[in-house]
Amino acid sequence: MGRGDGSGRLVSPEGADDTGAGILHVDMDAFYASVEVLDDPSLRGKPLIIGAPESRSVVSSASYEARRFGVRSAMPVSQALRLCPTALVVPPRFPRYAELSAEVMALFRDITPLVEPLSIDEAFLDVRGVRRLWGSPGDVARLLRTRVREEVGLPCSVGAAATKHVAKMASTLSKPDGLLIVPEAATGRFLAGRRASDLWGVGPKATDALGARGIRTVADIIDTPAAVIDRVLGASLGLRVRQLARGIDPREVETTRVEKSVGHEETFAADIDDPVVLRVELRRLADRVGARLREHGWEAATVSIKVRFSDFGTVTRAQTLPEPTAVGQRIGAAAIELFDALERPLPIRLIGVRAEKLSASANALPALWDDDEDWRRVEGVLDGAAARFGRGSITRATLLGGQVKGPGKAGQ
DNA sequence: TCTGGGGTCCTTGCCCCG
DNA sequence: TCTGCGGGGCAAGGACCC
Repeated sequence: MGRGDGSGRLVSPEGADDTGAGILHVDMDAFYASVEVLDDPSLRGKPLIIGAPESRSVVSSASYEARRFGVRSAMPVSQALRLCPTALVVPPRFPRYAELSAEVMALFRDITPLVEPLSIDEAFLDVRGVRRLWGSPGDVARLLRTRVREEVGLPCSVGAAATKHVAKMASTLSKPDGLLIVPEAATGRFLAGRRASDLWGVGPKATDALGARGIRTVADIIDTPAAVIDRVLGASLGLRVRQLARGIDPREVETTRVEKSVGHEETFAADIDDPVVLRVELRRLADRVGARLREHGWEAATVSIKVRFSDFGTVTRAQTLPEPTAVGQRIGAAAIELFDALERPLPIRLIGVRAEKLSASANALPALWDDDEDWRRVEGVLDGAAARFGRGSITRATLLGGQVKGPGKAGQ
């Protein structure tokens, strides 16, 4: 989600050269705020802050009217309200955002099958193969913006370029509600004028480290010996940044993505040091993680916890399990073991549980349901089936006793 | 001023093993 | 048997992204 206020916006004129710009990056404008305006038109034109009303929450999204006051995503809501006291704070409705995101992604897939969702509100599209159907990349980009606005009712910005990285930079510059096309031959010129911090992977720390050596623009990166960049950023990031600065980005649009971990964490309204309360919280988070794993038919080999103390110091601890699991109770037990072994000098402000090293569940049924209510529901369904088909009652014991084999993948 | 929650990736250090 | 060394696996922390 873009964090700028739209000043310095760059857009391409109608009929601009789009030669070789077959990768599109589509980014919804102030997505959560735009959805709230869509559902409640009386909010249009007002400064909106999407964020929980709790004291410790941060801004998830802000309308452009609020951004003009300096409000940015990830800023504490309290600070945002000092900058823009007239702003309306709207609690986020994530299921609604997910619903509209699915609509937008389906629309993209109607244009090309080569869609890579990057987050809830943005995606890469490879439109090199749809020229005969929809026209050149510029035509496709314009069509797409029109359709998103007319069929979903939301504004979006599009960058078109020869690579994912440049397309993403272009969409950011075109915000809000714009289209910026960077033809392949203009890539070098386009990049040279950008700041080093505009490059993917160059965050505040890397920007400071580069700035301390006088490296502030993409052109500076190109002019600096590779060894210097690598010393500042490390070999891996250094190589990536040097390539991106030269417009080299061989990444294709990937339509499939493999998740590597799932987790949940929670910041408390007030710091907590009661271990009993914290263990209950860990179990609750572990149950949610287990449910997510089972939903997708996954198991995790490693459980990790994250603890943030009142001074914001954060530690993580991880444990590899004897065998992979999707059972909330086992994840919870491992999390509590890690928690109990942890030295805790201060009250705790945040606690989190994460399941890592995921694989497809090989052991579906016993791993599927770990609370009695789920089992009663399953037994009820199976009993109904047995009554209809004339077989004996099937119980949890029958299932766990191996008389009914798991299908090999949870959720089937 | 006071810092969410969901993730990924990289670096570093340690331990084990051959 | 001891030591040195390199590689792999794992854990922890941090930077970054949306």
